[in-house]
Amino acid sequence: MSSPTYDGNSLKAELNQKGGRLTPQREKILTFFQDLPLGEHLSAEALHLMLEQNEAHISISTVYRTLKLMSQMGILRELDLGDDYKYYELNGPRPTHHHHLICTRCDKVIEFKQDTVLTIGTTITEKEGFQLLDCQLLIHGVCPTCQRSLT
Amino acid sequence: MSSPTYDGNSLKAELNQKGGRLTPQREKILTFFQDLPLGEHLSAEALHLMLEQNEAHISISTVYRTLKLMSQMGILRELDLGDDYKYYELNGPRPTHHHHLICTRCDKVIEFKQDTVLTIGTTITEKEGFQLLDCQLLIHGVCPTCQRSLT
DNA sequence: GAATCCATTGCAACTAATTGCAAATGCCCA
DNA sequence: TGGGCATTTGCAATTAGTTGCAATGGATTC
Repeated sequence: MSSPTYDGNSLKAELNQKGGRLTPQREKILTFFQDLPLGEHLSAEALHLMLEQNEAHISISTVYRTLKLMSQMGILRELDLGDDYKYYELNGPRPTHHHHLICTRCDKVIEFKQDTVLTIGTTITEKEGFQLLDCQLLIHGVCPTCQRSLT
Repeated sequence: MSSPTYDGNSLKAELNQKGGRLTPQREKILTFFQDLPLGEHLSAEALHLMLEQNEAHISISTVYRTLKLMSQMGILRELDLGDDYKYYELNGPRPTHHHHLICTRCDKVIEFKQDTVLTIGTTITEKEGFQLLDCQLLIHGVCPTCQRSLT
């Protein structure tokens, strides 16, 4: 399996391989993520709003469905960061691959890298015969500021 | 920090410490999780239904709020296992602490243990000055069965 | 043991996300 | 290059989960 490159052609190839179709909506959403600063994550609602502002009129249900689809394909990662929304970001290879530490009081998010995690993920998926799509370490805790304000 | 014991007294102590109250609803919900086989997880809706069957009438919003609260306290862990629901389970100490490998096609869940993960979590939280509540490695992939059915 | 205070409950209204279905359209093949 | 068909889209309706608010009732103090 070759490392994904996340350009439009790679998406097209992957979609076709799985019997999917490259629609303008999907192309626009992917391009949007590629133009985003590395590691930046977005909620479905926020993405929909930004697409509207860019004159790309895509219904909200298509946005939701596309984000789910691309997450299932391993192109995006779906993140549950503790607040009301789910967030999505490009699922980059090793150098950009990172994890999240979240304060359960104020929802502050700290990103960190830890290559060991991906190694563990690879070991487990190989052992179970899975094809690896994403591997995220999610740590919940109370940040220093919130600890202080709890007396 | 002493290791939590997850009995009613421990909850009471923790709630009082944080200005919370031990209500019959909270006590019943905690007891329910304690009586569950180790490692078994439950959705809010399923818990609500089972409580009803046990003659414990607790409104669904209280169930949701209690599960959130106990997750924020580190008594429960909140799991996003890929389907429509969030699941909750007792957040046990090392011997029972485990992680989840999920198939994004059929939502099959495989639990596995990996002590290294908790070590990494402890290191990161100490470095950032966080108080650790939960640490979960979430791996997404395609299971052998679903790989075969994709041609 | 009673009074007070403020966290919690239950209800109803709301928000985020999913789904069924008819219409539209990308892709394959001639 | 155009026809046929299965996939995808957008809409409307639905579901999971959250929140505001008035009423209730634990915990603390005396």
